[in-house]
Amino acid sequence: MSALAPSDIAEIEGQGDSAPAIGSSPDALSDRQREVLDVTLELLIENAAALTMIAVARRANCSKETLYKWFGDRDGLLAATVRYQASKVRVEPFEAETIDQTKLTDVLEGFARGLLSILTSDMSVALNRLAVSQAEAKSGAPLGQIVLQNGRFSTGPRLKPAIEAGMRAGVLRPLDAEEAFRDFYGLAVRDTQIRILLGDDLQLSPKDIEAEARRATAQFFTLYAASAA
Amino acid sequence: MSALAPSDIAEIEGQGDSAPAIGSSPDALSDRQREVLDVTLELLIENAAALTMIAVARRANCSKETLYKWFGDRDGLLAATVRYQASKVRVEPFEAETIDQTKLTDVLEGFARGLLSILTSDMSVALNRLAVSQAEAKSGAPLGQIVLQNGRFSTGPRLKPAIEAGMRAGVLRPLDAEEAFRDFYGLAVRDTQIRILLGDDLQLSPKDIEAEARRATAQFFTLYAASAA
DNA sequence: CTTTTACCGTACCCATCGGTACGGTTCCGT
DNA sequence: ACGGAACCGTACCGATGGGTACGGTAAAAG
Repeated sequence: MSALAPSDIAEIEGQGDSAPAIGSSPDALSDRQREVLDVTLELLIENAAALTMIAVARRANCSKETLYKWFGDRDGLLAATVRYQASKVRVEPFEAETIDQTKLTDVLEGFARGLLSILTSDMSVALNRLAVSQAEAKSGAPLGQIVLQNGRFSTGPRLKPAIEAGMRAGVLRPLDAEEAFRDFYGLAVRDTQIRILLGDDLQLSPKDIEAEARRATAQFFTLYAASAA
Repeated sequence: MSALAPSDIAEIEGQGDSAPAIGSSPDALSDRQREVLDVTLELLIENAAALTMIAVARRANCSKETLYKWFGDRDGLLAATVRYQASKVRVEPFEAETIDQTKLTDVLEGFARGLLSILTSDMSVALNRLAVSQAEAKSGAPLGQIVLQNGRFSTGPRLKPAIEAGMRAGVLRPLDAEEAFRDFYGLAVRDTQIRILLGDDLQLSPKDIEAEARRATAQFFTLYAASAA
């Protein structure tokens, strides 16, 4: 079975035992496999430099051979780990319904809060460091895209409908939702994420995050509130 | 030759013998040493994963032994490289003098332009990737701090005097210069840097950068212009 | 009961790379 | 001219870690 294509986990799934053969689902991980990926995340957060195949195997009480069988190679394990973590953070999109100034404020503040909470978490920092350091390699699986999906693109589409609803409701002036979203991102995150990634010991308490979220939201309204009213 | 007049940190530790005095801060680079560091930067930009001691030695036509003698170990070489590049980007601080709306606009736009140009450059991306990936290691030389110094702290202190001058001149409303600076940073950079670091193929033409700088500056004035009078 | 399958644990192979040693060469001071 | 310092090039060493092979075991399949 050594003929498998490394770093392409899609087809390895075929040989899974207990994993139900769900054809359409992109990932079909067994409980045991999820267990391994949790261990990988654990090690990654503890010390990414010590994240070696043997280390994963030891802590997960599995063999390296199984690791290679399931995930192809090291990059495959990493990609599966990142994707697995991303799959755990799925959120439901925003439902338009009634929107007004107060409601939109709540949505924006909640979004900024969630974003800052995620980006400052150990998990996010570890995953982003990993993805950044592997971003230039020509590996077939761009971890960076997955991380972006998780940290930005998965939250962006959730927020943009709210912005557009606010615009239609006359709360916000006409705008480009994508640009407005990026502005809000900048107002909320500023240099926080890059500083943390670079090792700056900048930590935000929940109270700080709350304050940042409020400030960013207020500033966003200053930029984009319907001027007429 | 011409030693660039490093008046700041000029004391040389005499002639270090065979003993590799690690750490310290022997910042007195010979031309040859600078040559080696330029090669290191070159390799770093080309392919950070292939940045090995032997690769540096080969392209620089020097011996590994010399590398170790000069820089102690691999981390020493990396730290020296990052510090060397940072030293090349020194800029003169802002001189207050007369300030008005137009002048401040120019300063802000110029700052945003420079910031975006740097952060999207191959050099900055390579150095930031390196620093991020090493940020968690307990290495004595935190590359991240040096990179931050270069990308933010060295430009921040340059901008803050201008902001404060604008505030005193009544162009801007009273504000906290540090917070205002971080806001401006967020407005200018938004998610651009992290997306590039994560491998997103987002490239800004000079025209794009110019537009981004104008937009960020206009937004900054919207947030911080002296309201009425 | 036997066979198969999946898996664990361990040993093993091999390439790479950090770091060191050494011989040879150039250059500088004396 | 002589000696030494600095340095180049190469060879070498040891550790690490990705990837493979194999024997043993438990449980399901037949």
